[in-house]
Amino acid sequence: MFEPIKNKKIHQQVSEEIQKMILSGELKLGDKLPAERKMAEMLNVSRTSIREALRSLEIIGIIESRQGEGNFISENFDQVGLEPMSLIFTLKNGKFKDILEIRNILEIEAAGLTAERITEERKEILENLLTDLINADSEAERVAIDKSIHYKIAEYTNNILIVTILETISSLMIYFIKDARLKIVKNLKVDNLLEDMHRNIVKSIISGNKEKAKQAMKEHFDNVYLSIQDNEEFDN
Amino acid sequence: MFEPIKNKKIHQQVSEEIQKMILSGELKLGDKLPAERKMAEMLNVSRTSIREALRSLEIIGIIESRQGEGNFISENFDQVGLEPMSLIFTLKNGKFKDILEIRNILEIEAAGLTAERITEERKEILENLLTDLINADSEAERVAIDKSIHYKIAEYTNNILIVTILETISSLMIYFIKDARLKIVKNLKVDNLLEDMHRNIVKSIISGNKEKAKQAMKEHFDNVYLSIQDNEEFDN
DNA sequence: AGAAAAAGATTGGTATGACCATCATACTTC
DNA sequence: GAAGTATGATGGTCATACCAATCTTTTTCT
Repeated sequence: MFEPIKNKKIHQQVSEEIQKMILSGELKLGDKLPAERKMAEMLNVSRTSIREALRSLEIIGIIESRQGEGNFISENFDQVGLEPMSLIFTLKNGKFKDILEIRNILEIEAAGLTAERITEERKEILENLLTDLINADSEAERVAIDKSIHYKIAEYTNNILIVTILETISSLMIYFIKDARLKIVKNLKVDNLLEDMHRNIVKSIISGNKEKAKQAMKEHFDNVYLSIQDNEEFDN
Repeated sequence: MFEPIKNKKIHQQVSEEIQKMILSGELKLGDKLPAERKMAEMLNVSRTSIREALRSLEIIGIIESRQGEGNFISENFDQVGLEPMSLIFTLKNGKFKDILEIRNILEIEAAGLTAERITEERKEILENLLTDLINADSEAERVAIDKSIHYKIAEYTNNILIVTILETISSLMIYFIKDARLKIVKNLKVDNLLEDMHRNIVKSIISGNKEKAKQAMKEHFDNVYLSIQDNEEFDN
């Protein structure tokens, strides 16, 4: 049969060209790209097309444009993907429940994986965070530490996809419910549930017991779920 | 303290304006946006800025530009998010193992959720797919049906996030290992493992037994994992 | 000599205007 | 009525100009 005639737009081709250089390793984190005028000359296209390509790469977080300096490959991407996700989520009528559901799944599994792969050095870091949490004297602080603990657990799975996806989902949650984390932490403050639960999680991860770690994380989320059940704001 | 002075770029503001209209429901799937020249006039900015905003929304899959027709809110998004993911994955030195790991997690949980939520109508669809798989007489066909089954299971969780993320991850897998699915299917062809496993999965989902469904899916992936273990191509 | 200030060069950000390519529509023409 | 044709709308690309922020070099002052 005939092959479909390709009619790719210039800016798209330019974008792909840059992506290729990234995928091939030619461009690395933090690298500076050639100046726009230079690139336009090199690829023999207008600066307009170069810029349209850069814009598309910018919004997905791959590059950063700094006026007067240049275009750079981003160093920081933990929160990449939020923009598209939140829009798609809205357009497809996603429910808040969906966010919680997948977050629970991933956090529970992450706890299990981290328990299997934990190192001495990392055990110490987690324990320090736990101590900080117990000694925290403001809710803002507790929220920050709570977030750190969960982030570290995800990071210690050694699976970059889990980290990226969980970050995206967390951002998505915040996007839909402002200060969601703070509200949850407030509710759990009663009876020191927050501290107890996290002590449980950290201890079981440190013990290296996968199933115990998953169970502890599950219980934590069960509590979270109970604590927000009555809050109409989370209803969606 | 002083508030940070906002210095947002025009194209970014335009992009946000459009996003707002989407989030507020003013723009819906398939809707046509005003013409670029018209929007430029309305927002009192140059067409350049409008276009840069549109480009960024286009690459993340939110809108579609059709020359001679106009710009539209996309109808189809299942594969959205791949572009950014694959680049980030590469830049962060992600391993192929990471892809399999999170895919297994999500597919297994998806099977469980679907088992809980299955309806009569959907049972029939799954059973038909199973029959098709058994009667398929080419590997290309088997690959396609295999893919359909997994997609349907994800879809039937009723959780749009699970669908979107699994689609992204699957695409990511294909991106790194061309014809990954075909190679896996080929290996499983021996002893009719593919059919047996899928029969197991579908049957247990239809029975509504969550744990059985998860177990069946887990066994399937254990087999997949075994079948590719010796293949150096999947090493990283 | 050293620091501060000024000037110049580089680079991204925005605006215009022009022209091309594609598609939808209305209008002949037969 | 059907086919072909012109017209207009719309996105795609380009060239140029100028603004704004940053970096680099030079000058100036103490």
